[in-house]
Amino acid sequence: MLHIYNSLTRKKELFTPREAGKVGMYVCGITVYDFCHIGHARMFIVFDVLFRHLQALGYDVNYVRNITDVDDKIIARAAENNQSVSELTSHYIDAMHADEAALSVLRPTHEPRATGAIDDMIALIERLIDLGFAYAADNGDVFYSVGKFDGYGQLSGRKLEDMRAGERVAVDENKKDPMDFVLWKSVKPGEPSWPSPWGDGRPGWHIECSAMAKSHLGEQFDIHGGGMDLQFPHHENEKAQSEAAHGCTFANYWMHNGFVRVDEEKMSKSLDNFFTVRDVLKDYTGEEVRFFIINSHYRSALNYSNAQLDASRAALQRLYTALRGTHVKPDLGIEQNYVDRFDKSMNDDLNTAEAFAVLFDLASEINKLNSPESDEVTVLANTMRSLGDRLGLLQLDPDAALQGSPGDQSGLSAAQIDALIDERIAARAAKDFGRGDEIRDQLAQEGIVLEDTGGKTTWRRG
RNA sequence: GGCUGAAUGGCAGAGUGGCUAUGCACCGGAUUGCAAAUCCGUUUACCUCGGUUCGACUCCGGGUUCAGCCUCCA
Repeated sequence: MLHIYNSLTRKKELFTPREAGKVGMYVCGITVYDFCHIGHARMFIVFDVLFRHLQALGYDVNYVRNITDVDDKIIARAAENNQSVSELTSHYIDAMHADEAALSVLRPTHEPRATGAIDDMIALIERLIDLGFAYAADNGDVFYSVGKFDGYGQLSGRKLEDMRAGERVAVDENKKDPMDFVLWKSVKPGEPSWPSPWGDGRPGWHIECSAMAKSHLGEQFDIHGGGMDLQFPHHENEKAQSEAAHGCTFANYWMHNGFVRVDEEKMSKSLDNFFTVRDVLKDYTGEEVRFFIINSHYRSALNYSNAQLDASRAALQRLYTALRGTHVKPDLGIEQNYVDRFDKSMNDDLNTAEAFAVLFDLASEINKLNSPESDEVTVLANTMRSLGDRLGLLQLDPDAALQGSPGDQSGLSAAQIDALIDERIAARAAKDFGRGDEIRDQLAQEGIVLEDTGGKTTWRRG
């Protein structure tokens, strides 16, 4: 029985899909004008874990995550780079996909782009105007009348009057009410535009998601996710648009992931304190980054630091060390009581940190048995790999995982390492421990750790 | 100013009204030529002040501190 925290009610609730066995899920993706940073990675990974967990529970999941490929920042960046908007966006979409692959993020069922859904947006805006929830200004902009929608503020827990009192932004003179937000922006010179009943222009950000959600999931669906910062105004506005247009509840459950911080401050473009995924992958593997992110609860703040990534590396080393030498024989089955414990944690609002404890218990059990070849251990290893897969982890060959180095390949090759190990074995056999230790020290300088276990010497990167 | 959320051992991070989270680090032991890995054992907690209770880190209230949103933002 899956329980998830619903941002709308601010409570953990039993998850009940609209249609038995099926889940419709929409997650706000990114605006593609730059490389993804670790904050984006957290969103990808958190909802990827949810996607995997729902599938493991047997649901047929329709997971939609959009790409915003037209927006002020994109247009500005393209102009800066002296390239077209589509050149810029396709470049960063490719980069995003590469980053996701490195982090073992599964592709969503659908990944619609805003520019591919303009007609749907126009249709939705027309409907909102017909129903009296939106109006076109003289300059061709179209706005949503926030005051016309009763439930406005429900999702973000705000009252309209409080928001008006807190208004600190210069008000657009075309708006009837300062709280109104734009659905369609009239064209400006040199910007991409599409024809519409209100003249050439382009869509506002919020309407994109309402339109894409509707075309892939219908007027009503189960889960809507995104970063915490989107709760207001983006999700509040999406909800207002869709519910006004369709007269029914938009999403039943709203989920928001917490932020990645740097020095206890939000990681963001505007603070210029962000680490891109590809930069981090120069020093750490995708799996280490993924572990770091899943190691804490998805709603809590997560402070980024190298010390944290180092700790993730050490933790994964322990897990892979336990798997080393074990067979991969899925037909021998898995140990259900570990799976039950794991499910219990995951069903509690994706308590991944607690679920990890099950993996470490398995590692500990395997180590205690000290018989990697036995059927008993094989079953435990199967269980570990299977549960690891539920989190998108532990799918590598253990030796490859322990010996692989992230990013740029440099230093000694595997063949050179093996040659030195052979020499050391010979020296030790001749009781020349001085030479043996010298070789071990030499390898340690290169970050290679030797382990003489059970009469055999193995190595890993430290 | 308004609205959220958070404060746990050296670090990270779960959780619970009375019973070992887990990982890393530390200490003692086993193992090892010495290490490493592994095993066994040990140590270190619950921001503050009140209240409820036989008993609170866990529930309630006040306070303090921190973060987020209110403007583009995962």
